[in-house]
Amino acid sequence: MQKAPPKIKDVAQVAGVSTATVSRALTQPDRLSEATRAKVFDAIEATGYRVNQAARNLRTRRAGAVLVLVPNLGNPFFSAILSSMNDVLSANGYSVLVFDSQQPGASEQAVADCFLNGSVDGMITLDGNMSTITAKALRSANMMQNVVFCCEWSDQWPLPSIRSNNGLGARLAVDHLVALGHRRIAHVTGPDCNILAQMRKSAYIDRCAAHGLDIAPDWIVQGDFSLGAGALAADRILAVNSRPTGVFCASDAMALSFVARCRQRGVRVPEDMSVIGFDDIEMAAFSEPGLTTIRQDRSGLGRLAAQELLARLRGEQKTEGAHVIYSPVALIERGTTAPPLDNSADSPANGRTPPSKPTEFQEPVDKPA
Amino acid sequence: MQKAPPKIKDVAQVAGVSTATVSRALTQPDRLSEATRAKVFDAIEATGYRVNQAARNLRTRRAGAVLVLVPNLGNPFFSAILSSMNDVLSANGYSVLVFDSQQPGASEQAVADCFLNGSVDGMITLDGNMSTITAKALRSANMMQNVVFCCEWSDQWPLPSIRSNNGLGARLAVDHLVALGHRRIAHVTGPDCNILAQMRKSAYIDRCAAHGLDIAPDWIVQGDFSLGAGALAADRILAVNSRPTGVFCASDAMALSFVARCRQRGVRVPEDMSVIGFDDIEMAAFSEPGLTTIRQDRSGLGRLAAQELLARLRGEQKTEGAHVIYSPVALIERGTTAPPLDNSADSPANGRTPPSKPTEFQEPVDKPA
DNA sequence: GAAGGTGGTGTAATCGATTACATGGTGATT
DNA sequence: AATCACCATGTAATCGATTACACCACCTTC
Repeated sequence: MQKAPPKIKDVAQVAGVSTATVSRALTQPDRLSEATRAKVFDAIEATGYRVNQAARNLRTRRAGAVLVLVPNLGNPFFSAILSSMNDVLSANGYSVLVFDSQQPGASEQAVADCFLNGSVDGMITLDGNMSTITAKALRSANMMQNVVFCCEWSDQWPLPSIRSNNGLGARLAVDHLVALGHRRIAHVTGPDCNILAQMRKSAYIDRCAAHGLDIAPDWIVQGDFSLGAGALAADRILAVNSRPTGVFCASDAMALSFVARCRQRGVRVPEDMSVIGFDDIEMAAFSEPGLTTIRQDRSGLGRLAAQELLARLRGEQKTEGAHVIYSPVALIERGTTAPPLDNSADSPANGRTPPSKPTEFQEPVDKPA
Repeated sequence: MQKAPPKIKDVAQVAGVSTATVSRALTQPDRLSEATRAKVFDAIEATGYRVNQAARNLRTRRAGAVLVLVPNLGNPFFSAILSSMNDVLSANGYSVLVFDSQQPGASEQAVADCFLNGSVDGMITLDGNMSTITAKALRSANMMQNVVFCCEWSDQWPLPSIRSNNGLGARLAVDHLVALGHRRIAHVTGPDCNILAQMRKSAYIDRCAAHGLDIAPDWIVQGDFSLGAGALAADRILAVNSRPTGVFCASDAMALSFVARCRQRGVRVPEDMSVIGFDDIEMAAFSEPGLTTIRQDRSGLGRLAAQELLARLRGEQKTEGAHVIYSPVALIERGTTAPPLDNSADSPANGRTPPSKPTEFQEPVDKPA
């Protein structure tokens, strides 16, 4: 036997006031006299009243929820980000709805429907490729201004974007290898269509050029950020004629499996091959040797994105259009990078370079050039 | 300039029918004549109508959303599970709301409120420790029957539980090491309060006893499933007087960092120390050497839990009370386990045992004994 | 002391769907 | 031909909150 949950009317009756007063006690307590307010709160306490969200949402035309769109929920890179977003959003009274943008089902339509049927107030997307069906829904629900990009982004949409400075990160990586004396540096990329992969790759190319280093075509291996791709890339790169002495991987997952495959094939890391990753996932610190990498502040990215969205939802969108916030990156030196053994043969002018100093978080820079 | 989104009334007008008919076309299409149905769907198409969820939820007293409670969202072990839950639930019209049960803020109350204010219809919890405040909310919202445990569980609550057979998993792990000839086997546990840690530890103890193996007190090291704990445990176990030759870690995260720390300290794996983990996270296959481990079918766990919850929400709760579904576990042999080098000294009766055959998924067994 | 302002509260309309009940039409049964 | 069952559809109440507007009491201000 279940008593029906108390409604606002019940509270009003107990408190001896009208429903309007109870509602005001909840939403704008300072508009009530102290005495009434106390009466109402006592009655709420006594009845165990909770506002019915559906009713409130219907009336206020809000949802109290935001959508987080993750490309491949199964990828642990996103978990720390999701976690900090969740902290910020739920602390501000928003529920977090999670969708996987690469799920095989009709997820695009599901996302679009969330906006069209009013079940979310806004969205943070970790996927830079916004589907046209989603964009259309956003436009027609007039919600385009309640979207922020996090990590990835698209220049096609003038939306706020929280991101790491990928150009700077790639530059730190290349510079680190160069400082160690490497002159043949390979790169394992992310997917071609991915903006992060593009940024990192082009910064790698630019930076090698800036150092006067040639890049053989087969030193650039297409990957997809995954563990499997790193192992495959190692196979490819170890088979190359003029083998590079260092490799910059566009993700830690690829870097870790690259290292594992090298060692499995008898190639020592870092002696025969230096490897540097990107992300600084937790595992990077606990592998053997520790993975040298570019740290992204994942929880910071999530927090900033959530805060930016909250500001927008509150209508404080001071900045119009694209608003880019950079989160710091830093070189984390661990054990997978060292001077190349054969660098004297290759670069007669350079003596062995001492390892560079630990690098702290860098100030954001707009263009890596 | 934004036209207001079309309502059911607009559709009714365009179709030349009543709002009731439109509503019926949406919710029980077979109760309408074919002609009317077609008219209505055309009108829906023409107007671009979408049902307003808040209104529907208010009227039907449903939320169309379920809560997934994750202990530590940042832990990648959960991501595959979350992903498959999401697949199943969103394919069935439910939104997935994610909460982190170990978040410092007042998350317990937030979870409770979700039920009390009707914003979710049910919950899947990956956290076996249900807070009393949550339980109270569930009871008073009459939602106790819409909860299912996944992975972890609590015997305190007679609720359905989808789980791996942890006892069997631990048994496979110990048996594997024994079959290789190990007689001094250590164990790195999860947190004391965690039901999975308890199951795995007690099965480890039982199984060692069944094989007639002694367990020195300092061979059991308290961990917490995390990478950091594995490294600390390695430090402890390598310092022990009569060093074990094999170790069973209650999670892959701990096993991987255990291996890394061993090698870092010059202890070879598997030659000097065999290590077996639990979970089979993706990284296990890509470390060097590959991690021998007990596979849990993570996406299966998520899928089954989601399906069980859906059945309950549809009112098909055939089974009353605790309903345990076991998901299969399997021994995955990779490179971190091998016969001990010194086993002849320790177990004169046993010759070197050949590696056991690969083990397929095991049939569920209720009690590991 | 009349006019006007202000702060606190109540009345009732409203958000947009679902659905109990009513109605009218059709065909089957007697 | 009258009765009944049943199907398709319409009318209007309803879900539980928020809030525009009205109202009253009291206080300034001229």
